[in-house]
Amino acid sequence: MNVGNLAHPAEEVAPKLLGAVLTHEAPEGAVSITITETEAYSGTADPASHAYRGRTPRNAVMFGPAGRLYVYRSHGLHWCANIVTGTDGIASAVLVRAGRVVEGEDLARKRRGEKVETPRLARGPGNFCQALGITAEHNGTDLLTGASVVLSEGEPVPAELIRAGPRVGVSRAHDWQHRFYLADDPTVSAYRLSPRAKPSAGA
DNA sequence: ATCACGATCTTT
DNA sequence: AAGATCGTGATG
Repeated sequence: MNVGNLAHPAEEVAPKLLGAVLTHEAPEGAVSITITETEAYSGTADPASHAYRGRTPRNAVMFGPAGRLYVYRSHGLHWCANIVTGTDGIASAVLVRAGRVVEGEDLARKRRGEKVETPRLARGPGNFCQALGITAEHNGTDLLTGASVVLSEGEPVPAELIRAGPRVGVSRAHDWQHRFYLADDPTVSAYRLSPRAKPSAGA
């Protein structure tokens, strides 16, 4: 995976990240997860993006160069990870929503809980981070220069398997078709309309 | 007060 | 099956 592939708007990069692999080398072992579901957040033009209201300490990484990891805490208990895309100075990122564990399944299960079924180990953005062992300390990590968390190219995904749909769980601009996932894949999270979702204009 | 979540509960 | 509830804490 090179920077050139990521140096485009999030909605363009998001479908191309399906099939890519995130690997975390932790002291207790390595876990690799193939991405099966993503969501694009377009920055200041996107009402659902953390960057909509401009740069803040939390979202600063989104404004930086492509290929870094933006990690934030969600609802107090979960971590969520984004892959920053686009141009340095312009906010744009792809939320990693789900994936298939392809290495270190034992460790992933240890982190998630012994009775979790295999397809659910990294199903949902919070679960994905827990399985991979991602926390705030990884915020800002450069995924392309061999740090502890690395993004690599995986098996190519057939274009006909890629689906697009409305985003999950967001209360604003939820109907933007910015969620991308693999058809009929058990590791993809279930679609859930936010209880607070309001109709909105947009693509 | 809000929230890019997830597990669990209640109601059809 | 679908919808409501709640835990949890950073954020602005």
